[in-house]
Amino acid sequence: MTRSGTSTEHSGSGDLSRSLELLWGTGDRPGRGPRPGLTLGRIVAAAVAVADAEGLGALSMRRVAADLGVGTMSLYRYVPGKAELLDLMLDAVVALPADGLPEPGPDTGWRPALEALAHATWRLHQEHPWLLRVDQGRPLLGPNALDRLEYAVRALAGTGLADREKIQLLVALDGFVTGTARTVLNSARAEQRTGVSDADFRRAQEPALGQAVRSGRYPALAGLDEDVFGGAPGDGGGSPAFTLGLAALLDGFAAVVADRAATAPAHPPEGTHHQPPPHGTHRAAT
Amino acid sequence: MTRSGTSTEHSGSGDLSRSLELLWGTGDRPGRGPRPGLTLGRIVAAAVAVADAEGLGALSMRRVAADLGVGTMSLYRYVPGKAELLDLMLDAVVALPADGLPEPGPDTGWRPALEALAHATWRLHQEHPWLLRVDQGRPLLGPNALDRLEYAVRALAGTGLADREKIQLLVALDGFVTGTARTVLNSARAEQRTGVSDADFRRAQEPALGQAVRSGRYPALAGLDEDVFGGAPGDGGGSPAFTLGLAALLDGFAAVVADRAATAPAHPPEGTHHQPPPHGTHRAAT
DNA sequence: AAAAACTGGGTACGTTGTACGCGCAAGCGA
DNA sequence: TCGCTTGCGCGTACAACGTACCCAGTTTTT
Repeated sequence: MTRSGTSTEHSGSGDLSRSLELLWGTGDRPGRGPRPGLTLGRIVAAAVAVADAEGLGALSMRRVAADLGVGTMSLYRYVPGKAELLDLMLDAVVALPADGLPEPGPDTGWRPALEALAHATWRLHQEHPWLLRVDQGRPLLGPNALDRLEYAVRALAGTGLADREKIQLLVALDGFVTGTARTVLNSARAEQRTGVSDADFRRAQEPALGQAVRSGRYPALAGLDEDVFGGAPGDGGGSPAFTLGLAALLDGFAAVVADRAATAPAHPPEGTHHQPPPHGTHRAAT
Repeated sequence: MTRSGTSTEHSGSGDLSRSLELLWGTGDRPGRGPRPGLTLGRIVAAAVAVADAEGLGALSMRRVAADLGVGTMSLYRYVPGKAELLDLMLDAVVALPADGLPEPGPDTGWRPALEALAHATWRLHQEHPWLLRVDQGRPLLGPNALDRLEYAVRALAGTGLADREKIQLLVALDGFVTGTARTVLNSARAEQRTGVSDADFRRAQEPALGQAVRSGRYPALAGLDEDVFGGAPGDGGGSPAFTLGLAALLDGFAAVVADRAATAPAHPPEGTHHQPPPHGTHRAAT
C-alpha cells in the first residue's frame, strides 16, 4: 500500500505530519518559483462540491481538476494524494453550524447542548451523505473537528464525570448518531441510485420474504403488523428511530450524571466557575 | 451506473429479484449442459476468506477466481456481478453465533436478550472488519439476517410496545452498535495499515494540537487530563465507550418499556402466550 | 448423429490513482 | 544584467479494477 501506483481509497495515508501541516496550514510561500495558480482551499471546495452533488463515486482527481480547469497532475502540487484530500474535505465540512448552538453555560444543562449537537451532526450527514462512505483511517483532528470536540466537552464541564468518562460518553453519542444516520442514508441513496423506492423494494422482497415467513421459521416476524418498516424515514428532525434512540440514550446519560453527582458532591451541577484542584494534574490534551 | 463497464463498488445493483433468488437459492439445475464445477457457496466462502484475511481492498473478482483456481470470468456464471457477491457475503456472515444467545422467554426479560445481541453484533464486526466498509445500498434481507431480526423481535414480544416502536428501537440499537464499532475499527485498521500505533498517532498530533490548544481557542480541551483518549479500545467485551453507551441506551429503553406497560397494562411483562386479538390485523411482514 | 443448452474463460475496453519527467517562470546571488 | 535554483503546470505511462463480448468445448435431448 501507498507504494505502488493505484492503492488508495482510504484517508490518512502515509505522511501524517504532512497531513497535519496541510490541515493547520502554515502556508509559508518560499517565494522562489512562479506563483501558484491554485489554493488548497479551492481544491477542497471543488472536491466537496463534486461529492455533494454526485457522490463519492464521482469524485476523482481527474474530475476535480477538470472542474477547476487545470491538468490532473497539477493537484499533486498541493495535495500528496487523494487520501489527504479526503482528510481535508472531512475537516472542511464538519464546521459547526453558523447559526450557532445553545451555549452550555452553568445555567442551562448539558442535555440541551448535546441534543443540539446530535441534531447538528445528523443534519451534517444529511447534507453530505458521502461523509460516512469515506474510508476514514483515523479521524484527523483539524480545526473544525476540534471546535466540535471543544463544544461537546464544554457541555459536560458542569457534570461530575471524570474526563475519561466524558470522552467515552461523547464517543458513544457520536457512534449512535452516525450509526443511525448510516442506516437512513443507505436507504435514501439506494433509492435514488437504483430508482427503486423503499416501498417498491419491500414489494419486490415480498414473494421471497412472504414465503420465508409463512414457512414457520419466523413466528415473531409473522406476528408483526404489516407495514412496520414504513413511516417517513429521513425527514425534518431525524428518523423516528433516531428520535427515540437519542431520547433514550440521553436519559441513560442523565442517570450516569446523577450518579456521579451523588457520589462526588464536590461538583454541584450548578456552579459558577470551578475546577481549581490542587494543581499539576492538568495539561494539554492530545 | 451499472450500465458501462466499470461502475460498482456498492452492493445491491440492478436486478433485485436476481439477488433475492440467489439469496434464497432455489438452485434448480436445468440439466442440459455440462455440470457446473463451482457452487455459489464456494465462491462466497472464498470471497469472505479474502476479505477477512486481507480486507475489502484485496477483494477483487480476479483474486477470488484465482483462489478458487478458475478463470476470472467463470465467476460471472454464478453471480451477476460484484455487487451481488457482496450482498451474499453479508448475509453469509451475519448468521447468529452457533453457541446461541439466551432465549428470551417470558421469564427472562427483553434486556438480557438485546444485550447479548448487541455484544454478538459487536463481535461480528470485530471478526469481519470489512462489513462496515461495504457500500451497502439497502440491507438485502437474507435467511441469516431474518434470523437476527426474528430473535430481536422475539425479545421484545413481551413488552407493551407497538410493533413500529419495536422496529425503531431495534434500528436505534443497531445504529449505536455499528456506529461505535465503526469508530473502533477505523482506529484499529489505521494502526495495522500504517504501522502507526494509536499512541504514536497522538504523539504525532501533539505539536499541532498542543499549539492549537495553547492558543486559547479551546479552553475546555485545555482543561482535560492528559491521556483521556487512551485506555484499551477494542478488547474483550467491547470498548469502554461501547459498554457505557449500551448500558445507557438500554436504561433508556427500559424507561420506554415501563411507560408503555403502565399506560396499556393489557400486556403484562410477565405472561405466557398471548396475542389472540380479534383477528385479521396480522399478516406477513414485508 | 445432430441439435440444443450450458459452462469455462481469453481478450479487450474504459476508468481509476499516481510515478516520472519535461518545459517554463520567477526570484536570488553574482 | 546574467545565470542558477527553485517551484509550477501537466502530458504520458502503467498497473489494477469490473465486466462486455464471444468462441470453444461438453453434456444432454431429440
